[in-house]
Amino acid sequence: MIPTRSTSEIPGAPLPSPSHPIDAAPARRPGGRSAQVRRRVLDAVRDQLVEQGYDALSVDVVADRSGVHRTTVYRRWRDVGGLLADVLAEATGDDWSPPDTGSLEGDLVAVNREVHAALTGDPPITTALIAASFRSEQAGEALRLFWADRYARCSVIVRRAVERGEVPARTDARRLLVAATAPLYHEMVLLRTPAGPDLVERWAGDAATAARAGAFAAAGAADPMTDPG
Amino acid sequence: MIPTRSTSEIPGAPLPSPSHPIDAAPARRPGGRSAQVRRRVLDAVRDQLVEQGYDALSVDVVADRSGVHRTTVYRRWRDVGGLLADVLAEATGDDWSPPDTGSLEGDLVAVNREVHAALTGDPPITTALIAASFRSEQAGEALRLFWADRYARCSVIVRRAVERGEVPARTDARRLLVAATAPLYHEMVLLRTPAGPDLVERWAGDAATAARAGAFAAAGAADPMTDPG
DNA sequence: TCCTTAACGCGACGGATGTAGCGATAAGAT
DNA sequence: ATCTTATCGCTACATCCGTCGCGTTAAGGA
Repeated sequence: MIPTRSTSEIPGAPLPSPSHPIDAAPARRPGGRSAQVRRRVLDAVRDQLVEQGYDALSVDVVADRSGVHRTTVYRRWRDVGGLLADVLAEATGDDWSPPDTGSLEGDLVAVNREVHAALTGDPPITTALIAASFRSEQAGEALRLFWADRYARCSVIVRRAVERGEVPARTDARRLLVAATAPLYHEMVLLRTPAGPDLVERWAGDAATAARAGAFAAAGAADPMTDPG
Repeated sequence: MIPTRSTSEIPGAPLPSPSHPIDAAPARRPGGRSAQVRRRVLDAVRDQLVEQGYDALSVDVVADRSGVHRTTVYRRWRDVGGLLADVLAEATGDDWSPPDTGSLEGDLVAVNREVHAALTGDPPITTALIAASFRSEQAGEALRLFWADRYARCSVIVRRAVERGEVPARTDARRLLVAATAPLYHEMVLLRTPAGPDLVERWAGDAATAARAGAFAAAGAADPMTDPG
């Protein structure tokens, strides 16, 4: 779900708006040395995260690995959360698209499989980002945007299910998707229950059943009688 | 959901097992001065949390407030997470019991109202504990036990619903409860969507609808046809 | 080519965090 | 009352964290 590519690309990316001196400065120097610094630092963040994990991630370590000076990293990213936020911002703009298996339940299972993989992945990058989101405003906002984007892209799953007649026409896409995925996050991230892969299918199935019963119908049309199935 | 009483009670509580020297030492001095130190420290943690919030919580501040020396706090609780874990352990043993409104949906709404209140409460103690659970093994384990206890107590809600004939007999209590509450946690804690109080009733209603449709039936009996309603 | 200036490198600092060693105190047993 | 020892208080120390001020470098325009 969150790519971990460590390939050093050509710079060119815009600066992440330093945010402390909010002078609305138009970022006059987007290319060249600054971009090179950014690339080295973000690569160092990813590498460090992959090799040593979240606990070993600090501004100083990243500065050492990247060869960029401590103060520079502090100035541009403020803290670890800012670094992760920038890494995440890069990942948000990818070309991910939700699976298309031919059935609502199949799609939900596939999505949940990706969530499960992201949450059990080693090193635990996703968990690290969640943890960081509680400490850094920047990381929290970046993660919020990332998830909002993902759920928006997934709405096509529900649209297709409606077209197939699997669920009521007024089914709210976001509610259904949250119903399918939230329990997985809840169990694995907050409740920390030993979650076997069977949970993935169970919650997807429960959500599909609920949707067929008209549970997520918008407006006042929560009546299963309107179900065309 | 998590009491915040700051009343200085009589000591008597057992020591929180220092955990670093795991010599299986039988904690030979459970009463007296040590207990008094514990009481002063835990009260200081709660007071500090209520007055200044999580960001202003550190071992040094707690030590100052309580009048107990820095090193003593470090020795017995290791870090902030350990302190919060001990506070939480005290709260876990309370006499909370789930609401009984007379209907499944009413009970679920009432539970979700408590969750909502806990997550929006100021100061954000629950959020603080969640954040701490990512940093401290002790805090994480304490929170895990706390939630496991709460969900177990709530299973009576489903039992009553089954007896009333509201849901299939084989409905899995935990799955239903997680389906009702997880989306609320997900939206408010992870997704950070601006969550109005209407979400509370919506998710409870969706879960109730799903349960009536036989979504959470155990074993292979997930067929709505077996629904006695 | 020269000039302006944003961004970086550098050393130093003040404060917070966490640990070690050692003596003092009091709990609990005899 | 006396003894043993777990626990606490204290000082000192090492490290990490984040910031400040100033000199240097190089990007982009004239």
